[in-house]
Amino acid sequence: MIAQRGQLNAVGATVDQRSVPATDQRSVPEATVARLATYLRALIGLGEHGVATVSSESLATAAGVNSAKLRKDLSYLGSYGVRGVGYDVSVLTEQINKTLGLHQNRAVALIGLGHLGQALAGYAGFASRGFRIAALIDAHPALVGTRLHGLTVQHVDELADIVRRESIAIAVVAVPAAAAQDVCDRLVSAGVTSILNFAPTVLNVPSHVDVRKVDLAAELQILSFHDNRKSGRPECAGALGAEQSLAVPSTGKVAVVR
Amino acid sequence: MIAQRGQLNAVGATVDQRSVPATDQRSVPEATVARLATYLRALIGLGEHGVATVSSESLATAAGVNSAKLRKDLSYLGSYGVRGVGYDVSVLTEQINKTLGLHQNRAVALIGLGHLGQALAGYAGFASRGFRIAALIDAHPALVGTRLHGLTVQHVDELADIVRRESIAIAVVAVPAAAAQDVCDRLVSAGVTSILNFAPTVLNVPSHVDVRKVDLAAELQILSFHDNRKSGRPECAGALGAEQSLAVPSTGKVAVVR
DNA sequence: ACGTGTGAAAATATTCACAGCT
DNA sequence: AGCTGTGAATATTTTCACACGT
Repeated sequence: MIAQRGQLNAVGATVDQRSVPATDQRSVPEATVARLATYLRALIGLGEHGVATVSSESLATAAGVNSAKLRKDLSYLGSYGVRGVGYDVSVLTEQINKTLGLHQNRAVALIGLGHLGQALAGYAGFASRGFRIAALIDAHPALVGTRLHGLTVQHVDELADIVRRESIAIAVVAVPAAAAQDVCDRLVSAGVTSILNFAPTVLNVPSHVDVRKVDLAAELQILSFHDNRKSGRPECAGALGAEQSLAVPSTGKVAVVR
Repeated sequence: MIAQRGQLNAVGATVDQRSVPATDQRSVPEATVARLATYLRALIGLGEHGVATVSSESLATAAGVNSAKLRKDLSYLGSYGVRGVGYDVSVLTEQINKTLGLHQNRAVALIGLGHLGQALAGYAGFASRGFRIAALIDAHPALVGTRLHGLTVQHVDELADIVRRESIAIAVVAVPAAAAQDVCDRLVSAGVTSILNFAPTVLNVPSHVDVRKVDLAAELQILSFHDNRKSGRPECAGALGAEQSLAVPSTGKVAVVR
């Protein structure tokens, strides 16, 4: 995944890099890592509401998973709960923060300031969750030099300098698909090791670089798939009405019958 | 209680479907569904370049996966390749389109027209990949009535009417976290069955409704985790006991192990 | 009592490797 | 000779269920 590894989102990201050396360092499974961010969000919410202790059951509910999965996930970080009691909200928050490497606010570069890029530049969620947008970069002359959310847009030719000057390890790519691989190459050679890609393209990167992608249309397509299935199945339709159990027209759009 | 199906990016989605109806319809695994959208994108690109036939090897490269996985994925749709030759681009494109339910352009409602919502409203990728934004909805009086990308913004109180009038099954939620559950409830009661949620909140929905979430900060946090590992972290969380709580200057790039 | 932490079982997903069709 | 389709082998993830600490 990411690296296309997925996010499963999604989707996936890539992975790789073969083996883990014997010296196992508590490797946290990928699926777990993806959920830690959600747990963290839930914990912060609880903390703000003054909750000091939480059980796996309620934290799981707040995060939208089941409690067994939550406990198993947390167990990869170590043993921070108290039997019979639950988890201390601040201890666990701290621990997940540390695991995710969010202790220092990480500097992020945002490349591409079209509609999406501009929206991302103003997204408060980045700042509040551990990231500082340290540079805005675009290739369009009309944009370069303008100020946006407190930063001056810089030209993509400055990219390498900026990355080095600001010690940027993570970049967000929001350029058109046609430009994405080029931007990606520049980022990689400037030393960026993690990329969040919004362009609908597969990026080729060396194995030490991690790419996660967010493909908005793909998300809708996945929903569409399930929706398609649903509408062919009367049973699921809500208990309330009469169920018309009429058979599905075999005209099939639904699946494959093999 | 509300059932919910959450899914994480790459993984995990829903469940269900227990029964295996005799008429087995080879249900497509969730992980496969998530990749079909990527294959489709790659196929369309190939088609536009005039490629008529493609091997699993090259399609896989274009989609950023390995060929065994691609073939296995495609095999769930049926048998559309030709041994010794490869896949016909248009046949396969068509087939994936059908599987994803993209035959009819699906009407989508977009709720929330802040920065992100406005960017999404103008995102060409939706239209080109099977979706038609049929309604823009917001609660803010200053926005309601304005025109945006050819549509007039409507008030959220009209939501139920709009959904019914336009036969909307899929909605994109881009409102602030605090408003998301309320909007979601309205959508569900109006009959929407699939929701793409950009608000950083867990949505509670009945089990016949599907929610996918896109959490931008979470994506960065996942990258941060891997990045943290890459740069070699002095403190190993966990298991072995006491952690020295003193903060270590993270500047150090310690040797990577791998 | 209560709720964590975790082995073991079950379910999913990925990869291998090759038989079989063109 | 080339490439798909797929069982079988692996690997990963989820779920179960209960021993154990508080």
